[in-house]
Amino acid sequence: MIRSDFIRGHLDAIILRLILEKDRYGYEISKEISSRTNDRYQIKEATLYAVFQRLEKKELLESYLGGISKGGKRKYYTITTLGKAYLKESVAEWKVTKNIIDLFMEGLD
Amino acid sequence: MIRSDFIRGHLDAIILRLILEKDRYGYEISKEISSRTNDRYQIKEATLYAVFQRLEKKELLESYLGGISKGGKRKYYTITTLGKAYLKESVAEWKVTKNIIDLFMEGLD
DNA sequence: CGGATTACTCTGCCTGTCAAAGTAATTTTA
DNA sequence: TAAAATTACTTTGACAGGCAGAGTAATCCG
Repeated sequence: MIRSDFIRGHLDAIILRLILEKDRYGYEISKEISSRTNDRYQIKEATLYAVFQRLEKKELLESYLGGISKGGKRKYYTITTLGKAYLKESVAEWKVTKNIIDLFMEGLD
Repeated sequence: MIRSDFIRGHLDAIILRLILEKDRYGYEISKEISSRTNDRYQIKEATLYAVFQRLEKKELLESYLGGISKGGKRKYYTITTLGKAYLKESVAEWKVTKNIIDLFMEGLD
């Protein structure tokens, strides 16, 4: 498990990206992150739902209630136009960030 | 200027890396970061001195008072053996983190 | 002398993450 | 069929890192 401070700041983009692929609900996203990272990172529930609240308030996401399959009622999220723009910007920022951090992390072997 | 949340978690390693190169004092590090990043990132003074306190408490750094050249007395920092080990570990973690975030940031063009 | 620059410190705030606990429904299992 | 496991979401309160802002001090330059 990597430290969450390393992911901090990128979580919004990660969630948005998964929802860009298709509408998703919280629990699904949580499992999806774990599986895609081979359990090297797991988002905590409290964190995930805090992200939803933040993104919905910023109008980057919208939600609707979906069916019940097993367990509680699912709340699905869909990305807005604003959310797509934000995600695009985040990806660009990530590239810059990577280069900056690499400046200091390289040449140490 | 990139968002500081993107650097969060990596700041300790960045500072340690600069001090690994040679003993340095706060103001110098601040300027060095700005110049190496072409002002794409500037550490805030309050942040920098908080990092020093944290790293010294963890015994990753040690300090000694140096001469006065211009302005206040300089406090130099030197990296400890523990600090070197921590830095090495941080670099390895950074590589993992990069791959994980890339998982979600790629394939969007 | 006085402003600009160098250099460090402290206080209090904001934000993001998380542990912990709770609610509720459905499926599995014994 | 009752209990246990799983799915699914919510809330509260705490903590840590980063930062604005203000302050202290010494030195250099005009």
